[in-house]
Amino acid sequence: MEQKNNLVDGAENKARPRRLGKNGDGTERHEVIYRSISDAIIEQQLRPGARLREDALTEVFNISRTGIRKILQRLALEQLVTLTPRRGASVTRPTASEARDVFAARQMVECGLMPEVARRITEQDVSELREMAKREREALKTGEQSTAIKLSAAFHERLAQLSGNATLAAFVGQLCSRSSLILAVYGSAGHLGCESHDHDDLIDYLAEGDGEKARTFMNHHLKEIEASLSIIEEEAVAPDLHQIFGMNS
Amino acid sequence: MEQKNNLVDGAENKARPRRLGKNGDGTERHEVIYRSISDAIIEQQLRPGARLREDALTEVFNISRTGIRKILQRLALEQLVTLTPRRGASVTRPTASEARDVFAARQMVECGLMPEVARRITEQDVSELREMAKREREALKTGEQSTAIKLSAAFHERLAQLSGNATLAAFVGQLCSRSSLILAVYGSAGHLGCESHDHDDLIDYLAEGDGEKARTFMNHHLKEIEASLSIIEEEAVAPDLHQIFGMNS
DNA sequence: TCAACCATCATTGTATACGCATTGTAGGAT
DNA sequence: ATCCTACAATGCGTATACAATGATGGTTGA
Repeated sequence: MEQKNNLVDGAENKARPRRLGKNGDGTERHEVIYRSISDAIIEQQLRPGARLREDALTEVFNISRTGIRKILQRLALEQLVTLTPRRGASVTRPTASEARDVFAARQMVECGLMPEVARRITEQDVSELREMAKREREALKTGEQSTAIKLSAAFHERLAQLSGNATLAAFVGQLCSRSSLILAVYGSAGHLGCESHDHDDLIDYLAEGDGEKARTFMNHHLKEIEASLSIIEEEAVAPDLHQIFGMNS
Repeated sequence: MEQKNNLVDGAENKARPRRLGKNGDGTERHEVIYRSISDAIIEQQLRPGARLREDALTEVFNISRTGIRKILQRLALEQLVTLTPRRGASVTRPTASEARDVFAARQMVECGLMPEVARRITEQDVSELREMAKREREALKTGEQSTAIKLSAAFHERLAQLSGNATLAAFVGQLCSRSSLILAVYGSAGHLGCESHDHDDLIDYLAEGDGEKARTFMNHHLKEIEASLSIIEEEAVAPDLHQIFGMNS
């Protein structure tokens, strides 16, 4: 967190008397900050359980608490951060059942989308996807784990967007973001999400227009990812005393 | 809406000079207000396009603008209200493509959930669902259209919850809420969402544990609803000038 | 020496004040 | 008479101030 603080302070110290330009870029500024935090979570620079104090974010991004709270609420609704009533915000630590739910949902939606994607995909889309897969492979090779995770999620989301159904695509995007958190909690160290060649194979099937093959491949793909995790209820934080000692509160 | 206003006023008028009791019930109060607005939208007491001025809501619910804005943001993320940058909040008017997306999503998710629901459903669940269906039929019979719409959405959401997948259930809940808006915009006057006996038939299949029959029935059920709509792009509000006249800004 | 209680601190929840943008209206000029 | 311009009002965006609560550490009494 410190390096960000320094970085931003250095960039922002150059005269900003007070009350910057209102709305002119306000919305975009919020969007940028939202993406910064969101990316940091997805890239696992902010691990699950990390506290996000409003004051700290305020001075890091040079914005008022009002704006930060707005952003944190959005992140909370997307289940990337957890807002506990008097304790502030922290990066969500998905429970085991949440993890299973997320992967079951991805199974249903992403697989179900493949036929439509195969039907609608264009040459241009194919080359774009290949480019994304290539960048992801490179990131994996050079050991940029954070980048690889983000690119993998982006690949799956882009795939869903090609179905033309914006609602389902947005839902898949959320599921992919949450998957990054799940990988951070339940994944083994060396092995991260998608195998490097899997995405390329999937693109081949889609380019051939074989929706059914793509669907079954996506099914195996997601099953493999989930199988590589050890989704066990590890009560590390907040040991749920009420649950352990049966005495109801 | 008036009775709600009186209710809240009546509860709060009892001596609270200013700055009411802070958090004691703050979160719950927000939840109550959120449900009030959400229900009013789902029941179509607030039609698509209706403006939701922050000041008005402030005095109706006797809460500060901060709280209202928080609630409006949540509703916006759930796509029930639209927040235009300087113009405030209004009830979302779904576009035709959004309507198609929502029903395609419901088709995929709700149908896909049926087998699991059939597997997990208990006697108690069955009787609860029958009770809900009965209340819905009664509301339809007595002409309480608003109530019937809300109960129908609640039925579909409860059904999804029985799958045990909280993530997908929440998603279905959002889709059902948005469906109410879609019915309001694209539905014909006399004919509202679900046929009265459809839900009862569906419960029968689930009680028998026949997930496949339930799935195909849900498929037909949703197809019928969508077919009863006239989803045509009627550009009434906000004609997207940039899109019409190609000149970029 | 240990435990319990009190005080202070840290951090969030809520409300309000201030400024700007947009819109509607009125007045004047052509 | 019509059109353009300027001003006023309405309403939202942002920041900040204040209140409350949970936490932590210190002090005192047994």
